[in-house]
Amino acid sequence: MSPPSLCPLLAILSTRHPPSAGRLLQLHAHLLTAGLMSSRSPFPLASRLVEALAHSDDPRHSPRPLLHALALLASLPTPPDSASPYNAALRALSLCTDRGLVTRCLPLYCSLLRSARPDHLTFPFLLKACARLQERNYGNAVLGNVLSLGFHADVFVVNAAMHFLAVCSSMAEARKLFDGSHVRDLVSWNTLIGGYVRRGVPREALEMFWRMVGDGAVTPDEVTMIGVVSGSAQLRDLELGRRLHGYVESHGVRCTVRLMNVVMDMYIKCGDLERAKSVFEGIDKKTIVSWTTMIVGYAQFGLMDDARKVFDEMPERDVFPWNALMTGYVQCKRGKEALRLFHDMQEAMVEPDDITMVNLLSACSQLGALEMGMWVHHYIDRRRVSLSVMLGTNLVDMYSKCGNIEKAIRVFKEIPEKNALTWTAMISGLANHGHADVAIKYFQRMIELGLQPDEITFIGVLSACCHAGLVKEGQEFFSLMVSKYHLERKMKHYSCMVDLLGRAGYLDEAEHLVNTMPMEPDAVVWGALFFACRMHGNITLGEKAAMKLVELDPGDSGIYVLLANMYAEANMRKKADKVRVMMRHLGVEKVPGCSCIELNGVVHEFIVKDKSHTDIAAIYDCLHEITLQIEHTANMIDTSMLLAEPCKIVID
DNA sequence: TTAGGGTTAG
Repeated sequence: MSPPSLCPLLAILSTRHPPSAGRLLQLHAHLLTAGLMSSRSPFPLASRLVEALAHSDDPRHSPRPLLHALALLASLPTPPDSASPYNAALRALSLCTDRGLVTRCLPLYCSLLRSARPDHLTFPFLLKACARLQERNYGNAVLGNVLSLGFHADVFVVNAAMHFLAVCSSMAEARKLFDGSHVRDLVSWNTLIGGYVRRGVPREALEMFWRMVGDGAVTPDEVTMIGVVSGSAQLRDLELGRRLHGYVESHGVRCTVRLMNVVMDMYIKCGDLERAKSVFEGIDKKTIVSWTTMIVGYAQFGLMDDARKVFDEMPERDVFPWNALMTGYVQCKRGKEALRLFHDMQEAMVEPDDITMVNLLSACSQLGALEMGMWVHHYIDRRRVSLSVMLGTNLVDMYSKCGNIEKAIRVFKEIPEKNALTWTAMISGLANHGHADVAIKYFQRMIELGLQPDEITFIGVLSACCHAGLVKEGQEFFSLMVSKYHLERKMKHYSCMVDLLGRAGYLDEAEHLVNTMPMEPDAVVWGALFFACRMHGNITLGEKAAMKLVELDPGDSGIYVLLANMYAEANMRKKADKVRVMMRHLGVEKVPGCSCIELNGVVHEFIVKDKSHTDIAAIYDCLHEITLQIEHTANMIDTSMLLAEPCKIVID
């Protein structure tokens, strides 16, 4: 076939309106049969076929034509001497959601360098891929090529380079490029503003925005506004967020769904649910993101019934709204509903992801649902080669909270890359199981490894000291967290210390701490002090603590009961009776105690004197039997055993 | 051809 006769075919293979992938594959098969793909002469045809295939379908949804294009490109007897087919493939690969496909950009660029010269289209695609893959070294080498080939004045290349630096290197590097560049457009500003927001430095982003507005060379568009409105949400600055929303409306910025979703998210984060709702209602064509954002909004305000209603009204759902609703249930401590939602999710054939698993494990921890937690563990094991640090941490926490500390330790040791959160979960687990010495050793090991403890790590360490009565060590940690680790002491740290000092009988020191702490003590702090007073028979201080507790929550029956018990223990019958009369007089009712147990994956709840369970007779028979056995065992037990460690745990 | 939104552990 002579070159002129190829023209009609070349015209068909347009990248703007390519034929369907099926037709292109058919055409390729015909050309192969006709022997037109083996010689050097039809090279433009092969190149155009690659380009058309790479443009034919959206590679995020159907990567097959792209894979075919790559195979075709690799099979050509003589590689193309033009960058175009490579660019087409790089463009499509850089769009893919599958990381494995994006990675293929790197060897493809090497092939390009062997046979052709990169052009102004090559670098934006390639740098985008490097940014997505976090390929810092490779990207830096590419930037070297940009300079040596003289593309540093191309605004598309410079913007892509800025984006790469913002993602993989530092904002300082990206900013240096921006400041030193003679070619700037709207995308340059947006790249920088978006970079600052992504890096969590919204103030810099806003400074750039006001400079951009003042500069006047470019006009902010919806992408700019997405950046700055997200920035105001990060700052939790409602006034600023409203001002930016006002700017959008007064300056005719296109109110795209994406922008409106961000505006909603800003109002939610800044605590204005009503405005978020009104923005949501104003969106014409709501996307799954709009619906999900509204679910998150209601959930954050604890309005789970409204969140559920939005979820039920959604016309279509992906994994995000399922996870958002499940997160809401978990955060509102409604673990049972989170588990129920997971069953619905399975029935709806929605593939759960890591976040679903994280939520499930948190729900299991709340409910003490060990069997379900183990099922989740098996599920994770089946689907993964290695355990991610986030899931691993959650598993450690779940096993600890569901009572199996040995298993928690085994999982901890299996996590290939542990972070400070993983160590904290392990330390807290050990502390709560009474293994104070081991918890402290784990803390020391964590520090040796160079990990930075935070406020929650210290809650774990202090509660370890508290459980073991290690007053001196506890005081040292309490002081160290400020002097060495520059952490702020929160309410929980003070309640731990009051508990530690009080239990050990240092009531004066505990009271002094309560009186001098920098925030108003909460019920947990006063409760710890009250408990210590009752334990050590300090009625005067106990009364003071109890009064504070009543002040903080007059409707809580628990404290009246405990106060009456304290008087009774101190043989102060009259005062005990007075408290009970006061309870009746004030109309305080004792809230019935509730406990739950998981059996064959079903969580059963029991309330005091509740007889509604179908197997209640058998349950009470069993309970009676257990009580008898405990009494019998208690009479037989050697008290020295109580002092022994329940199980021996060592660090490797 | 470059920039941009929703779920995430202790």
